[in-house]
Amino acid sequence: MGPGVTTRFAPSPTGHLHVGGARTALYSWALAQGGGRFLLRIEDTDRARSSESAARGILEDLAWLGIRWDEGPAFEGIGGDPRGVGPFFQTERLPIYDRCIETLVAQDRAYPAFETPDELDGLRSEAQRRGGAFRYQRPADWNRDAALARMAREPHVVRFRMPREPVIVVDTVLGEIAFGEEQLDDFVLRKRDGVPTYHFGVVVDDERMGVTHVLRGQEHLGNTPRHVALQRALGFRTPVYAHVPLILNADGSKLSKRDKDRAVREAVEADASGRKRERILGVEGGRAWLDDESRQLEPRIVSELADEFGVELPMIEVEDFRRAGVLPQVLCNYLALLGWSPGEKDAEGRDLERFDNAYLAAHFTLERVGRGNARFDREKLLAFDQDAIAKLSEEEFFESWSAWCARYSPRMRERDEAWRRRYAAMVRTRCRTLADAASPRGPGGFALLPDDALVYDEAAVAKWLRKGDPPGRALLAEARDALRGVASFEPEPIEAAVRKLAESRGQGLGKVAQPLRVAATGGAVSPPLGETLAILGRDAVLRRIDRCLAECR
RNA sequence: GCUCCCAUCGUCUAGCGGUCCAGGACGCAGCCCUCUCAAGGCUGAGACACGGGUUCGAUUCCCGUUGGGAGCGCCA
Repeated sequence: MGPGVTTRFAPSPTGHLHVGGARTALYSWALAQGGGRFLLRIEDTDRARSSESAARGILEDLAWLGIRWDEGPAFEGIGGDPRGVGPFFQTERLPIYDRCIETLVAQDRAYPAFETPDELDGLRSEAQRRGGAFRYQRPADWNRDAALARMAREPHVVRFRMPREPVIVVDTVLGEIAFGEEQLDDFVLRKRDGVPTYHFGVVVDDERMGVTHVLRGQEHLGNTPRHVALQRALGFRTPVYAHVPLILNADGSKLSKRDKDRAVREAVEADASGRKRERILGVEGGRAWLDDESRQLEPRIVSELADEFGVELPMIEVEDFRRAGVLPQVLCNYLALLGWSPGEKDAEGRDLERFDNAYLAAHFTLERVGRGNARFDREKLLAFDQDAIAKLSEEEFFESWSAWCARYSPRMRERDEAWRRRYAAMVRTRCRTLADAASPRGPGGFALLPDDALVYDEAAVAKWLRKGDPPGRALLAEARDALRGVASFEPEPIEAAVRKLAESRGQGLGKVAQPLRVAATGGAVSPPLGETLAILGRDAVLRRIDRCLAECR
């Protein structure tokens, strides 16, 4: 789109950025490219759950994804307030909201209400018992002057006097949606603590910040008529709305941060030995967590335990993907595809799917946003990531990988750089993620383990060392001598030596290579033999062969 | 329970009345290549939820059913 367009992303800082939010941010950003403005606002009106560190984390996540905001909190050269529409934290804008409230109350379009949260809870559960939804009823014995007098001295909320008329929401992706007056009640604008509710904050801020297009998840659709009614009461414009479909788990359930906690709980319950249960008791809040299914552990503790238990946590926050070593441009690409498609063919005549943020910025339109919810398919994401990694140059890969290691695998950085470069070159085309390139379970894991920590795969040993005529063991012993004599222990000469040995014995190359591979790596799978052995170095290879000959009989 | 949204291969999607015995991607299966793996090449299986309309003609439009999802807070 571009000129004249102002979009925004307005997360609440209660944790890391969720992938659904990341996608909304990405779309909003893309829509504003080409002359528009993308701004970032932090909706920290839930004072109990918001935190500054979470806000910072979100800025960091966005920056990592390559989503830069033109206006908003300053972060590493991103953001700022060129038009003076800030501040961008809602809790710093309280006087602005209060002025609007005053106007609304003066016009009797809003009024103070004095029910306590407990009273409302009671009414709500009663309504539920009767099988209906709770709807706030204006007090029957309403006296405006009395209420305003009470307002000055008693705790209260301010509610919006919802006009008794239906509201039609015009949505760019969903069309026109009518909401009857019976489903709209007098919602709260300002909470007891003096902070605006989400509804009030967005409406006021979007107006003051000049937002023209609001993109948000479909779960907000039902809120929109309230916002529209409020805009009318306040004399504001109504922005263009676009409610984008939700991102769901592979099983079709809502992608929720809770799922991580749940995964750990399932592991604990499935553990017959009771050892995991035992472990939980030693953790902060563990006892209560075990007793109460609705409780959640601290995210940090959940990650730690998952690591210990070998539980694979669902990936739902941007940070999860970063930790897993997914490239940011790939995550953006995949996320963009979940709910939007370019509708264009690539050079081979196939539907275009691989693109970068620059392409998205140039081609994104709301018209091509889908309407159905999408399930997150991590296999496809990882396939994209593997491709992207393979397309990186050796140098680019080394840079990305090194940066990843600095953050998530500092021990890898302790190794000599020349060795790391060689290792990176060896594993690159075999990695789905950057993490694979640092994992003992990854394609080069054999080189990360001490010689005596190798575990021999029984099936591989049986097939490649015991069987054959002559048996693999015998060829392995001969290969050992051949390798000892290789002048320069580099891939080419190593392979030449092995090939020569195989030929002289009238055997296929595999008959010698596989026993060597098993001896050097513990299994039947590894990068090409020359590289595999060269990275270990001659001494380690000979040691491993000796150990293998001794142990695998 | 009420309200709203949605519905093409297992998953993400293309398709905006005839171009569709429905195309692509991921995954899956087979073959080729090959010292194993990865990559690559080739091939294959695999979907318009169902029932009514509208129309000369429906995957495409309308209605209903079924299924899925979201919302119903002094959370956002």
